[in-house]
Amino acid sequence: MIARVEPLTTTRRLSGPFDYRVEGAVEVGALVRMPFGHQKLDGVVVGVAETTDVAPEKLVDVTSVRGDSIPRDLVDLALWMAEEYCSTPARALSLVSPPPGKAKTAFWAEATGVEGRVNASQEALLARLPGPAGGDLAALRRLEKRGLVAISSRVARRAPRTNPAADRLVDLSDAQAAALAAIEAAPGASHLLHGVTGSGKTEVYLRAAAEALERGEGVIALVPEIALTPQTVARFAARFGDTVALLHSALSEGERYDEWRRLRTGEARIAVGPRSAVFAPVSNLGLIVVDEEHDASYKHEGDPRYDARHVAAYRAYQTGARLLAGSATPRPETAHSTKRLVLPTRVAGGRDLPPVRVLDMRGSHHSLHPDTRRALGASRKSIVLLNRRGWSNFLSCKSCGKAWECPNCDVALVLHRAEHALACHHCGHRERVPSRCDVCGSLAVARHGAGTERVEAELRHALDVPVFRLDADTAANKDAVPELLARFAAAPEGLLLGTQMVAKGHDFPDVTLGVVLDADSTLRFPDFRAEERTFALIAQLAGRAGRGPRGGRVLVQTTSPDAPSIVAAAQHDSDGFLKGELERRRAWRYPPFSDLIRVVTSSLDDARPAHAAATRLAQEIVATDTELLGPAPLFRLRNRERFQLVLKTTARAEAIAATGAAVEAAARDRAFKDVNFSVDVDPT
DNA sequence: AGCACGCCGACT
DNA sequence: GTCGGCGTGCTC
Repeated sequence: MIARVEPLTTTRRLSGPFDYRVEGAVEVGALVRMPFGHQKLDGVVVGVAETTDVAPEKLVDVTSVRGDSIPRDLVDLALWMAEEYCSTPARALSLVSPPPGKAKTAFWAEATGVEGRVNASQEALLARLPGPAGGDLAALRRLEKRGLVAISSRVARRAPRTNPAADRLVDLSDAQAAALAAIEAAPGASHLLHGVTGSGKTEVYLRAAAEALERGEGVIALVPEIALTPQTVARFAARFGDTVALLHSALSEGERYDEWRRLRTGEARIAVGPRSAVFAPVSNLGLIVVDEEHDASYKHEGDPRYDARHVAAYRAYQTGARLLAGSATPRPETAHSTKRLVLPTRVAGGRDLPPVRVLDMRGSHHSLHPDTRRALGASRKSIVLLNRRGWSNFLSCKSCGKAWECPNCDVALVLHRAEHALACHHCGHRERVPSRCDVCGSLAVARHGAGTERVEAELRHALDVPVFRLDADTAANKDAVPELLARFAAAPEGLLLGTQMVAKGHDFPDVTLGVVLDADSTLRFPDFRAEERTFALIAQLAGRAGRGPRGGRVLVQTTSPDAPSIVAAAQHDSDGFLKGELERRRAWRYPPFSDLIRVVTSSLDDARPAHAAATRLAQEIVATDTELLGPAPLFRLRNRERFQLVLKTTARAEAIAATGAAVEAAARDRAFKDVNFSVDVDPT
């Protein structure tokens, strides 16, 4: 038998699949090890055949076939992804491959039923069987010798510990019931569940999942980073118990493998996890849930640069599963393309959304508006959002004007005062804080801008409440995040200050004030999603404040009080914002009224190879109804000079194919051997 | 990607 | 004379 095998390497310069002989039968999805040139590689069988065009003297046997295999629909999904994201089959296949861990075996003991004289401790031991031998192995071995016990080796599960939450099966509101009915009535359809924080989206997910299980179908539930959204995960675990496999980054290799295996065998039927869980080996898939569908973490930044929401939609289409996305602030493209189910109000016991006040910061030189300061002083518990880490985001010499920049990237270094360091937020470069200017020798260094570290110090000075800071610096240790959040939750009064992490799914009922400092930080990005991101950030924070009986309010500091996103967010006008944003997108022919493809070339130190490659691509990529912009230089990053091409197209498939072919040809060309290529379809 | 083959300079 | 630089080509 001939197996068509895709070798798992990362190079773009190799075009498979390659044919191998196999003893016996294999199926698509089998994982093999085989000789490849002068090395041995792992590979995935992507096709089987009786015959081959390969010359008999070149044809060799695979070395071995692994016990685990990839389900066929996931092989098809990977091959589709390789094309859709202008990547390679091997890179896409490694995403759907089982994790690298191995099964663990442990001794398992069972009573044989043979009677015999036993002492009290032996009797207690027999009473707990069947079960794992554990520390009693020696004692059990003695009983085994006498034929009272049988000991065998079996696969043991390394169970990831979860926080057991009390499950509360609540009655559905009319809107929830209507949403569930619409989902149930339409197999294979996609729906967008649009409802504010606290409107009961999770209960609808859980009911839809329960219905799928009833039909014998499997479920995938995608959530943003689990460390930041423990509540949704806990509710799935509480309602469905061991049927749930949790796939998150804190799992050990062994745990990850065991959870994959439980799904593969059908022992677990629900996969809950972040974007990579879209590749969970769930058979007979009936439902894919995408919680917080606006969340940026669904976009993968490695190669292939897949979008888990887009992959989920394809997987649902491929398997006939229902797709259910949910958000308080859905993306305009989702609202445009997907049937919307609205959950209008917070469910019983919840409060109306808190009032939002916009504070005009034009002409102000302080990080806090006087009203903000007053409100923080009066509030027992508050959340303050500032999307900028560090103390000052830019240092310059007061005498000659020299600015401190990263030696590897064309960006300003950020002052981190506690560590006495200047840090680059792009490459991780660090250096000591300068005491004098190295150009003119001046001792006067100006610090511009305020980040979370500096505002923390200001708030500690101005207010008499404990300040809890949550940003990438204080969250460097993953375990620190839940601990810090728990301390804030338990504190009778306090202030949670941080980057956008603080606006994610935590539920603090006693928070009565939310503040956004510098709401335009997201608006200043030269990006067509700037408005959407700003709206989402304010709305998410509003959802966090005033969830308890005392209500709450939100203050938004900005120098752009008239920006549509800020005006709409202040009025909780999600529909109005979506309508206006879609009109703007239509006028500018941005998604969903076109598709974008971004190609970046880069080369180490010398810009010429990257520029030459980008120029070649610009000439070679030709597609109908496609506008090509660039090559445009990007700022230097990690010592790499970069150039960018952007395609704006209404002929998506053709443009993707043309880009893929041009990039593949250029990557194979020896003239561009020092150039890295990166293609981003649907960049965010 | 790896890895070998092959053709040129500088060292025991 | 040989050791080793990396340019070039191949992998079923």
